[in-house]
Amino acid sequence: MTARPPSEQTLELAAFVPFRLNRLAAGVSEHLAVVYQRRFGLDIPQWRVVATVGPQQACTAQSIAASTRMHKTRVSRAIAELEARQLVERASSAEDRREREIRLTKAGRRIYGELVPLALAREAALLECLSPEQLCGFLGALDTLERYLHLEN
Amino acid sequence: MTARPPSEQTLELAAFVPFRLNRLAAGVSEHLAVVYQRRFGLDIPQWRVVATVGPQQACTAQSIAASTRMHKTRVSRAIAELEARQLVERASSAEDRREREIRLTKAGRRIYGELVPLALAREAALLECLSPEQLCGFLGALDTLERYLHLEN
DNA sequence: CCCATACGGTTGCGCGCGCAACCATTTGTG
DNA sequence: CACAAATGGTTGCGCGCGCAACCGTATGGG
Repeated sequence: MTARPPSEQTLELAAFVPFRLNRLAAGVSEHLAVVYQRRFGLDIPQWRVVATVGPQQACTAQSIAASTRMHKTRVSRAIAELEARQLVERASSAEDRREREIRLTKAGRRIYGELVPLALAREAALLECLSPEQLCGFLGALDTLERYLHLEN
Repeated sequence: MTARPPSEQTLELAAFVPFRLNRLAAGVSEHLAVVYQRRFGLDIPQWRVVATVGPQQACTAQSIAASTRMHKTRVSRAIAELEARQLVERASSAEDRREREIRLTKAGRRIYGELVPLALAREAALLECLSPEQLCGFLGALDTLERYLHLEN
């Protein structure tokens, strides 16, 4: 009983939220890339690993995979690269010798210490252009959508 | 004159907006994939091409690239695939024979007619879980951030 | 105690993407 | 009018990713 047949419906990609989200996420990533890529030679997976290991004393590959929602192979390769550059080190866990405990090296901690403030500043600059109501609604919407899609870590 | 050295700052990836945006965009894409992928065998670039050509009578590869912000090679390959499946057709433009005018075939228009309502419904379902204030702030923030990052089509 | 199963992690492979180079055509300039 | 430069579009190549298969270790059931 709709007035118009479905074929008359149209879709403007530029107004379609899923598309806009993809584009925005790519834009924000690019906006952020200068701090970890151009400056420290890290790509996104490597930066995520460093950011995840950073606050902790040690963690395993799969705990990183779980909290970053990256595929375990992507995590594995990022760690291997970081180890080759001596930014992290791996040691077999004593209680479960399948696991390998991952820690930042001294050089890794130095990069982490430099990188985090820059990344946070870049995030803050981004959010500063929003009005308080926009910011509030935006962050709330992020929460709600993450729960709706079961993305919470 | 900060009280704490920068190395004490820490970063929780799960609370870091650029990361959350990437994750959310991926989640929304996956949530949407069922309608164009599983049902019609289109991937994202192909779906974007169809969605862009759909409302128009004809358009060129680079106008698609501009409005979708996809790389021109990605557009080129998506179109080639769609042509092989006879969902679009190409004809050399009369006034500029470098250009190729792209149109949906009858089959392409049929898929477009089926696909658009499903995609819009899926988008609506997603946004329905937001409160009115969240929705308003979210959409406003999208606008603002797009302008800030110069992403508007 | 043994063996099947599960689990942490790595690796070979195929695929899709972006870069750069390329072809064909058009436009601008002397 | 000719030729250089720019433009629309396609293609060869290298790279990073996910899938599936794999290795080594741990665990549970007979």
